Amino acid sequence: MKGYLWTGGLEAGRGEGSSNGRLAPWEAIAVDAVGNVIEFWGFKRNQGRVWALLYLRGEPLTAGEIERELDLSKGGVSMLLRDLERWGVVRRVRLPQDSAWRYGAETDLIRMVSHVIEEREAGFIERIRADLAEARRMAEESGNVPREHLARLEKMATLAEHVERALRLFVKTARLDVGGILGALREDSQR
Amino acid sequence: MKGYLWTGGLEAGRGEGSSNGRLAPWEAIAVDAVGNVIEFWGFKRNQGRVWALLYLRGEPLTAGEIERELDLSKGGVSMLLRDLERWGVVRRVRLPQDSAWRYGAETDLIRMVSHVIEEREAGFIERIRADLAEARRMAEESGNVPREHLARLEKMATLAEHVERALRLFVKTARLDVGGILGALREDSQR
DNA sequence: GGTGCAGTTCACGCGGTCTTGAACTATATG
DNA sequence: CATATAGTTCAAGACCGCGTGAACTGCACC
Repeated sequence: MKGYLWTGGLEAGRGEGSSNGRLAPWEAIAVDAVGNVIEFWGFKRNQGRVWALLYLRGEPLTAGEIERELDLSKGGVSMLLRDLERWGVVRRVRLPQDSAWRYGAETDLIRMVSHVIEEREAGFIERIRADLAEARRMAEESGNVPREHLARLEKMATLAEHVERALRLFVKTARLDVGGILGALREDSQR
Repeated sequence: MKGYLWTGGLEAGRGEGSSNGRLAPWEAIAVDAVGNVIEFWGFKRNQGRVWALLYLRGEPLTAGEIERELDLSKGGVSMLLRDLERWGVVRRVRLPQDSAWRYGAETDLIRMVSHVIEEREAGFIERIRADLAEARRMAEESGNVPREHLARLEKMATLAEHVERALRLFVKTARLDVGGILGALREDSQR
């Protein structure tokens, strides 16, 4: 099911699912490794795989190529690319001689991660806070809530705030921290 | 489905799913809020809910009580408690007069998060690294891989390392950072 | 030993997410 | 304008994880 597959050889059987591109075994491994990380971070595995492929190849590929290399469906590739593009980690380019779009990897993966994490976080932690505030309001209004219970509720809210702060900080430092490497990633895409 | 429910009133209908404990509405909200965060962080929603309930109540509850308050199944509660206990965020105590175990909230939720994140991370990033190393080895062995491709692969590995480092750092600082609040959380459970 | 309750384990079902595949739109080419 | 190819959208289905509920274990008390 994975898509690890043979290294050389021509098409073995012509069963429909099988004939994929010629992803080298080492590419398959690297691509999947990235897929795993990315999935771990709450994205779709295949978003990571697509990006990794584009990055490793260095040059822009067409949707069709991606489809074959990673053995994904047309529709799937379309959606994945749209996501990646929206997040700014993949750029769509039109080669003059070619009639189809091509997609190239942008190097700041971090942008994607921080971007989306921030976003999710914003909408999310915000809601949590609202909920906790609401709970507090209700508890206070209802009157018959023991004081220490209330106190604990408040502390919970405080905790949430601190965690939030820590998270923001993390995203920020991570961005800076990794900034250097990004430079490294980038430098040869130009050469 | 959620479990928000009525505030007063006796049992409305005796339909099987319905009769739960008397979770106050504000408790329900707070509990769910925690559940959401925790879920967001990659744990199970109900793990967060259980912990929150125990924390808010201040005193240890029995599994049966938890079951009723949060409207969960016996088996579910058992498993959830086991997880929480293993992570050190819930403590099992036996009151002398009581025949059943009771479960109390430990205040360092952070311990749970950092602990488990570290753990997951350890097993996880470790594997990623291994995979990338493997890919690199294969690529080098196979010989016919363009040099820049190899270079990109290496940079990817570097990136992974840095991200890993950033994560570790985050966990560490978060722990310190929140340490203060933990003190706050703790202080009244003693009084 | 028997009864009853607390707690554990696990196969199954439900719900949600991701992917597929086909219908559809858009764009180029003869 | 007809045809082919690239790209998008979406309903249906595959897949996966969680919680349930029932069978089971363990323990206490009679």
